This record gives sequence, C-alpha cells and structure tokens, in this order.
Amino acid sequence: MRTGTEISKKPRGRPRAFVAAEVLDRVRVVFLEKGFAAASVDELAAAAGLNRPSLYAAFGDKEQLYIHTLRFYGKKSVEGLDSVLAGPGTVEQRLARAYKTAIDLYTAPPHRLGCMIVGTAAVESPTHPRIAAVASELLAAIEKSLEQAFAASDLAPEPSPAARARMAGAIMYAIAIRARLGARPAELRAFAASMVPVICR
Amino acid sequence: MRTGTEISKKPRGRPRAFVAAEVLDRVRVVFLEKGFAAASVDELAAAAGLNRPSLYAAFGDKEQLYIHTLRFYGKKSVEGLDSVLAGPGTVEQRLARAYKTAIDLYTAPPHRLGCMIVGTAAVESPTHPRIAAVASELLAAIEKSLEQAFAASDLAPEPSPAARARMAGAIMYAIAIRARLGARPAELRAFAASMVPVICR
DNA sequence: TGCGTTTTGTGCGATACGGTACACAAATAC
DNA sequence: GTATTTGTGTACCGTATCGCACAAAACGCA
Repeated sequence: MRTGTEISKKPRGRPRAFVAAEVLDRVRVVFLEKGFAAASVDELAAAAGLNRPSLYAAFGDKEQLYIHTLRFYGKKSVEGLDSVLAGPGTVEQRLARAYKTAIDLYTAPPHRLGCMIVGTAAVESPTHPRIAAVASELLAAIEKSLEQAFAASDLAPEPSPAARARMAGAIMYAIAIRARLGARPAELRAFAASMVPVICR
Repeated sequence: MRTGTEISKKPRGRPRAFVAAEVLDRVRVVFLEKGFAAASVDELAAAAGLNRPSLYAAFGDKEQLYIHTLRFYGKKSVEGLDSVLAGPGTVEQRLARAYKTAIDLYTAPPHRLGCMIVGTAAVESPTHPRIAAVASELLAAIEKSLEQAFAASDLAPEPSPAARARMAGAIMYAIAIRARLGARPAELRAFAASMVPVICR
C-alpha cells in the first residue's frame, strides 16, 4: 500500500508500471461510451494496458474503478468550467463560452458521447447509491461554479445567483442528454445561444 | 404469425397465455430500475411471468423487447402530457400541472426512478443506434405536444412556440435526471414552479 | 545475499448471460 | 380423427463475466 507516512525516498516493493491518472483517462473513454454496466473489466483492462489483477489491486472492484473515473472526469469538468467562467468579458459571454466548450466536448467526433455524469451515472443510480452520491456531488459542484460566476456579476439580484445556476445547470444537463442521443451540434449551439439571455435576464 | 388477412374468427394454433401490454408494463418496471444493459433476460422473464423462450417468441431479442417497452412507455407519457396540456386553465397553469405530474411520477416511492427515456435510453445510445433513434423520436413527440399547447395559447409570438417547447422539454429532462439521481421532490417542484413563468414570459 | 514488500502475469473458478432446440400442449381447419 | 399452426416448458449451449490464487518479478533494506 502506498498510503501512510513515506519517510524514505522510494517506496519498497516493485514499482508500478503505470501512472494512475493516465489509466483513469483511458478507462474513462470506455466508461463514457459503454456506460458502467456494459463496460467489461476485460475491455477496461485492455484500454488501460493492464492486466485485470493489476487494475483490481490499484483501483478496487469495477464499481470503485468507475467511481474513481467519475471523480476524475468530474474534477476536470468543474475545473474547466471554473476556468471559462473566470475568463474575460461579461457573464453572458462567459456563460455562452462555457456552453460552447461543453457542446464541443459532448459532440466531439467520432462518437458524440455527451457527459459522463448525466449520460452514464444516472442510469446506475437506483441500484448503485454510491455512484448516485458522487454524481450528485459533481452536479452540485457545477452549479456552485455557475452560482459564483453569477454572484460576482452585475446581473439583477432577482433571480438569485443560486436560481440562475440551477437553471443554467439544467440547460447544460439537457444539452448533454440531447448530445448523447445524437442531436446535431448546430442545433445544440442554437439552443444554448437562445438560453443565455434568458438565464442572464 | 398473427399478421395477414384473418377470415376466420380465431387464429389457428395455441392461444397466448398473456396479454402483450401487461407483459410490457411489468417488464418496464425492471428496465426502468436496472436500465437495458443490467436488466437480465431471466429477471425480465420472471417479472413478465413467462419463460424466456416465450418472451423471445413474442417480442424478439433483448434489445427488441427494450424497444417495444420504450415505445409503450413513451406513448403513454406523450398521451398523459397531451391530456394535461389539453386541460382547463391558462397555459402556465397547464404547464405547471404537467411538471407536477411528471415530478410525481419520477419521484414515486420506493425507488424514484425518473424517466425511462432520459434515464435509461441515453446511456445505450452510442452502442445501440436503434434505441437512440426511438428515444429521440419520443423526445420530439414530447416537444411537439408542448409546442402545440404554446401555439394554441395567447402567449407573445416571441419566443416562438417551438423555442418555448425546446426550453420546456429541456427543463423536463433535467428534472428527470435530477430525480433519478435522488433529488428531493420538494426541490424539483420549487425549480419547476420557478421555470414556468420564464418559459411562458 | 537474503528477506520482506509490493506489483505483475498467467491461469483458474464459479456463475451468469443471451439465445436456442425440441418435445409437448392447445388450438383451428378439414 | 388427423394435419397444421402457434405457444409453452425444460434443458442445453457456448461464451462472457467478475474476481481471485499464486508464482515470479522488481524493488528497498539490513
């Protein structure tokens, strides 16, 4: 185990042949396309370039691997959103940029897979409460990011920043679903563009 | 086969021991909770009260059974929405009633399973294009129902009924996702109530 | 060098999975 | 009564699945 206080320079035992973040990024691609239930440990291991026991030793069972991957994806998503919302311009321009960035990701060829949280975690929620909990936390973090951007803006105090964030988040989740179901990017872009002035009214 | 011109009163062969709609309704419950991939044919057959060969004979393979079930669920959903939107009161009141009805369904105890289309079909879309196509058709039917209600109302001509329908639909899908992820019904009701005047502005 | 620790690699096990073969059952037509 | 058609029930099949056992590899430390 790698936990605990490491006094010496190098940990004892055979070194790992992989970097955890790289594995999670490769495994994310499989989970994003197949979803949790349909992604087999064999294909996850193949994508990771590891044998199954190595994957189990490093990340735990399949659900734990999925949760690690979801947190990894979610953290990057929130960081990306924070970054765009902290950028230049009015809050409308920043929100529009956030939607554009999200749509570009959700509809990237060849597969147009949408968002891992909304697209693959929700279906597991009734039977995997731990997955549901992580997904909910991540959506809350997205909405918090949005709320902070609205709170720091010069928009009218009503609707409140929290109400605006809930609405902006809802529009983003709907776009993610529509993207995964195959909606054309142009259609999603037009929809997002029409929603920005409504959210920022 | 039951197709073709039936001159005689009763079809030849052994009669079915089940009613298709009843089977689809029972199977829907399993698919709604487990999703397509994780629902096994054994448990679907058990829920239906049929042996697996009978289920295969009547509905085809697992994907075909899922598609039959999705159409069955979607048809009922659209009919329910049509009915609420054709009811008494202003279009705001009718939209509010539609959201209330949807939220009650999506958050019905014990499981709070959300919507079968958004909650279970989207995840399969990249790998099951037939499922994606049916789900998209169903969402289009929901939006058409909404659009017709807006077109027949005395709301301002801008935004157009189609734009209002897209927005109202998006809010409904987001509510469905949030419900499946475990959001509290009161929270979803408050959100829906805050969105109705925005959609109908 | 030997021992302890951690990781990798091969193979295994028990079970589940989706789908099917086929005998028998239940009906209609003649 | 027999032939035909359609449905049900039991058993089977080939394969996939998830998780694990254990030997060997690769390191640190004394």
